[in-house]
Amino acid sequence: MEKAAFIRESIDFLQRYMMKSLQKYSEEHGVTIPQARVIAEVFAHKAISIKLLSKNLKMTQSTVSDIVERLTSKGLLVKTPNPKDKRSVEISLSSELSEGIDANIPEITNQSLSQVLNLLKPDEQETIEKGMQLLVSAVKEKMEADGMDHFEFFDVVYFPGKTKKEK
Amino acid sequence: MEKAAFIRESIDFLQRYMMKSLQKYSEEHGVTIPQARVIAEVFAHKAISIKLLSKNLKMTQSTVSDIVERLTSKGLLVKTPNPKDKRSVEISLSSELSEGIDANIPEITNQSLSQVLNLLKPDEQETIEKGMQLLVSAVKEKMEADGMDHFEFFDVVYFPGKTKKEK
DNA sequence: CTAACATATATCGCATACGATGTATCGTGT
DNA sequence: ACACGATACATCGTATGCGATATATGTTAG
Repeated sequence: MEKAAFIRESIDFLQRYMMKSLQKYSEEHGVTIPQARVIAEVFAHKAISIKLLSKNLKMTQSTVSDIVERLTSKGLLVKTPNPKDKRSVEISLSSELSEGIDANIPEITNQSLSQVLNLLKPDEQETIEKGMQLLVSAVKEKMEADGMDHFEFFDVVYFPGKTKKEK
Repeated sequence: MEKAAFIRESIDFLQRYMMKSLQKYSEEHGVTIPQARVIAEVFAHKAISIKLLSKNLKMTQSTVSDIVERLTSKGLLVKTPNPKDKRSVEISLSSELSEGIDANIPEITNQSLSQVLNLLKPDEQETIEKGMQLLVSAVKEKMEADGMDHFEFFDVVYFPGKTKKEK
């Protein structure tokens, strides 16, 4: 149990660190973390629907809708009705934003963690990656055993594991 | 960078899994996750101040104050003015709640993760723990280098690391 | 074509979450 | 006693975050 507590707290800690790192960057641009995530995702797709944003960012559609609403009212995003499907809207960057935007935004999230890894020796990085893989696959196994399979609230795409489900 | 992306997503995934696990238990008792965390902490201390709750749960004082307020209005917690310090209030479980409460609440948080670890072989558990330690200490190192040291937004007490700061 | 169903958003209500600020109290120094 | 800073909370404003529901539009069965 001691071990589990350590791992749980470590995950909490790491999560908070990543949030703080993102926040640092976000605040410099006058937006919040979720707003930055939305902007980055829109940037990566040029034009994208609320639905897809919701799926990619693992947030509910209503949450994304609210955030996009605030960003459009701030003039950072633009909503264009989709001619193909009038229920849908195309979210894109506003002209001002797309001008002055940093081209490597999508990588901001990983940047700080990448720098952290570079502090370590290759075999240490290996250990971390292996440990992560073991833990993630064990959790997935547990989820299946508990019938949480259909949650699909997150896909760690980089690790095949035993996930065989499609959608 | 590929490696960093995998680790970031893994941490996200693990965090979400722990949340879901806690949520499962919490919802059965008609409270939310943060409420359950507050109740568990109050239970563990019998009587505790807002300040200490805030520190232990890593939430701001205002957030804790709000949650305690909702729980007291639901009759689950009781606020008693502290005679020693009239600025402070003692938070304790209501009589009804302290009767029917599950005695091992404090362990709920770690329970599911503990079960996950038991799916693995001892040497695999070792790898996970080592990887976690390496990553956490590397992050701490990075934080010091970046001057985020004074954040102290979380202490992973189980791992000494190189942290030398107090308070 | 129309009814039934499905889909994409928007909106509402509620619960975090946090910074800023106000209030009461405590401690300390004068 | 008094002033002043520190402390413990409460409250307010704003921003997520999500479930439930409403609305408009697409799709399909008959």
